[in-house]
Amino acid sequence: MANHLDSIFAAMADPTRRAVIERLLDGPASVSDLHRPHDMALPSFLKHLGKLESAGLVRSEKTGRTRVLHIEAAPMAVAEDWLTRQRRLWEGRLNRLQALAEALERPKT
Amino acid sequence: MANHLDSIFAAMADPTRRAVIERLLDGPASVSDLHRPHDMALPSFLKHLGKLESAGLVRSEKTGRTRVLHIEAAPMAVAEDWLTRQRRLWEGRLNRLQALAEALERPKT
DNA sequence: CCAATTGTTAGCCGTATGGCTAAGTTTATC
DNA sequence: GATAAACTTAGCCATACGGCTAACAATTGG
Repeated sequence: MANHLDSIFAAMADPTRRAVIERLLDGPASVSDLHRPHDMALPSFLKHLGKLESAGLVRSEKTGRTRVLHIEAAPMAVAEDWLTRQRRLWEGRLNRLQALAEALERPKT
Repeated sequence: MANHLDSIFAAMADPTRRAVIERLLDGPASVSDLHRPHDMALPSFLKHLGKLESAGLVRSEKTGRTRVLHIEAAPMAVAEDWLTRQRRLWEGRLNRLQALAEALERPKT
């Protein structure tokens, strides 16, 4: 739930990690399941999973010899909220500009 | 408008750069205006501006000896859209799971 | 013309990132 | 108990990142 936008955005700034997120939206999966479609050595891939997990986007639990990961939706919402807020501010500014322009078009009302 | 989510998300993964974005939502500003509130040498700050610009989040134009920057809203929308899409998929999955759970609760309808 | 403003370029520094291989650990499975 | 499966750890490598100082333009104001 924490508010480290830094690591959340950073985690999403990589196609491999975004692909993992998309895959996990469909349901939990093991490390090797997640790894399979990616043409990359396992240890490299594990680093990506590590970043997703330390950004809080993903949780994992190990049972037996396999580790299963599942997505954690809240941090993505935090990022989405930041973006949405910025967009609203932007739209608000556009509206004010438009209102100003209209006011200037009919100077003597 | 392009789809380089990598550089867009990466650009937003830094508090200095997010602060610049927020500032620019309020209207265009020169390099030194943008720099003033940040306790950082100008050249370091310029690198941040460079990343914002090469991610397409910002445009700039130099007139005389000052360079004025203004925000470019579209790329942020691209990022927001990606996140929104993921959230919808996630919510869809939750709904399916809930429907499944309900179906299991009344086995003989 | 001189000096101050406003950027810009070059280059250094330490750390982080994203990839690799090799070797180790912990369960299953036969 | 040996082998295979599924990670995990350690360590190397090149490049990128985020900061700095110093020096170099290029305008503009006095």
